[in-house]
Amino acid sequence: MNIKKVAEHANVSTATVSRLINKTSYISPETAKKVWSAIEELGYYPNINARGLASGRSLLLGLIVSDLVNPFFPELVKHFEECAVEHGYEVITANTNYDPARTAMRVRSLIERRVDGVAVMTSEMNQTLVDELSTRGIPIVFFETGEVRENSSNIRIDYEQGIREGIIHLFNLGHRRIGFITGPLSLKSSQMRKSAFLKFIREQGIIEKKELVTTGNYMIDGGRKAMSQLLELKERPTAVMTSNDMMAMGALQALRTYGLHVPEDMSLIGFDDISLAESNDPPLTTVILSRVKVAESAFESLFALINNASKIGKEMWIETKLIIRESTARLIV
Amino acid sequence: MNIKKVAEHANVSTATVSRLINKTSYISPETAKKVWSAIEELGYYPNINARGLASGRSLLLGLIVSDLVNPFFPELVKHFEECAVEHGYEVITANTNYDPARTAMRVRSLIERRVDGVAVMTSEMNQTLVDELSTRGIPIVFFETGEVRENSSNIRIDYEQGIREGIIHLFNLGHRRIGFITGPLSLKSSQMRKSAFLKFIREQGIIEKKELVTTGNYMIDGGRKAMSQLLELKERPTAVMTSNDMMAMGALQALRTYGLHVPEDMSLIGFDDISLAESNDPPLTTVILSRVKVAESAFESLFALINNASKIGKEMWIETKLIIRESTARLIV
DNA sequence: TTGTAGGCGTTATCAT
DNA sequence: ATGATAACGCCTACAA
Repeated sequence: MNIKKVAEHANVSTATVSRLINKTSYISPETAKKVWSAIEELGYYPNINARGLASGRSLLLGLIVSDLVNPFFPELVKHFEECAVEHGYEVITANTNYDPARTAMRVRSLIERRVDGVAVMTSEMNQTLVDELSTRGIPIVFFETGEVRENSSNIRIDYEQGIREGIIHLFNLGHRRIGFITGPLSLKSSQMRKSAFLKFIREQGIIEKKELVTTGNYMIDGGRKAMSQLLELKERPTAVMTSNDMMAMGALQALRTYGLHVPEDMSLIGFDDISLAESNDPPLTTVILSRVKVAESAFESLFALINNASKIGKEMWIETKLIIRESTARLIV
Repeated sequence: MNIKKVAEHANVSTATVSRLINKTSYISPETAKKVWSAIEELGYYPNINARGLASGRSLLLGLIVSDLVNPFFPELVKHFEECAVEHGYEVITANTNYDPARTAMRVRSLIERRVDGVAVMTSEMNQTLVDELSTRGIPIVFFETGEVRENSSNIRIDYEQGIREGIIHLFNLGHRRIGFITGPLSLKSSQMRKSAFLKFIREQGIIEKKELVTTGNYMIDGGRKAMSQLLELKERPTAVMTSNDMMAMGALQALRTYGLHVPEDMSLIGFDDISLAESNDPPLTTVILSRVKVAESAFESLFALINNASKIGKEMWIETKLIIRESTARLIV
């Protein structure tokens, strides 16, 4: 079944059918009707790949993520797909498993598919790969790790805002010994959260104590270990912020092991606001980093790069903000 | 950049280039070398969509899931993609959000992309949609909800095995009042788990008590509510099995609220073995339903349907089995 | 072993 | 308002 058969069936040319489907020029009501019913009768579905060949746009987008199983990503993928579909695009998700070789392979596939743009939501992209895309004029949007230039946009997270709110919240509750659990310090995002923490601790006039900042791995077990470490301190913190919710959940486990209750014995603030945060016990006070907004920004910037005359990318900031639930409480002295 | 330019650059015909790339016939070492270096120099990446047009196979697979954010799916998607990529396929994931209209739309898109096969890991597929695919000879593999026939395979889960093991495990630990939290009974998968539970309870000579079977929603809050209900019973169960791990996590919350400890005061068994089960506190005894195997079976059956002479599908059974961690213990009398 | 050329299903440019 | 037809990039008989 193809456009030609439809055309024959309706006694028109393929051009007419094409024009009708794509609303690319006026078609008289009578012929339109003829053609539509031919399409209906024959169960004709246009071949998008062929269309892409002819038109030069595949209506395909690549989405590169490092680990779909990390709760941060599914929501991102979901919303990115939603935006894409809404605008007639289809998305091919590439999971890199943090593996540069695999990443290279997947990027190559995306190029071979002639994707119209790619969202790089991972940091395993070396410059060579980026160049492969750039050379071919394929628009890219990065998450944190990119730069703004031709065919390249970048999404930035305003970590400071949410972390500042968190610290002020704790401060107002009377906490002065505040611990922090970072992510792997090899990641830029970990570093940024950590510096934000230190910055606002100082802003509140709290003296920074090295031992109160400990390192995790963005996973539950890392949070558990890091919190255990903090609990072994001679002077325990009375509140702890973590770099992501998964580690906060792990921290909670460590606290339970020590027979401590949240928020009575210790206040705890997460980061990300993954869906588990709300249904956690206790519901986690955390910093919202909206994946919906990240996904929307990513799509929209690609869409702009693809369709606008201006090929110059832009920088987009995503706000973060504190959401107070039940894992934080006034310090009892 | 296209095959023609490569051909010119290497002083050969496009046919030779094509044959070399696709290893579709012997090429003399000298020409091969010439062509490869031309490809290298020009940075040529074949256009897979054009290839699909010519060859009739898009090397594209559709994967339909109902909710990416449900922890069951990301792993499935991840492994399905892995299998696919390994065999030269690319996958388009379609998230239906449990919405039939959206499902219809996405299926249509997949057809327009001329996917070579589609894995339907959701139950929002009405017969019309299935027919649209069948009519076009597109192979399908279903998860639980399909039938075996031409171009259609089906994956079945052997719920009984794991649930039986769970019950025997509890029985051997001395438990006789065993509760069960089902999923929404509108879902076939919920019903099957429930009947398996009842069947093996009886097998152990335990008399079925209606009030010990309660209904949840496959989500954390549903597990919490269902467990609360069980805890309000005059005669509480001493052990509870849930239809999935998320509800087990919710159940755990309810137990904490009631000041009860797992496994000391109550044994708890989940289902699925999502990654959170292991890092749960306490690590959850649960029934493994391997998403890796589901993904592999789904891909392999599609691959077979696509490439084998026989177009007749098959039924594949996925085993389930108990994994004992720390949420179950001997009943203390 | 390699080349020629028609065809895959559309779109888009000229015509009419 | 519609039709003819040349691309689009590749594959694959058929020839040589």
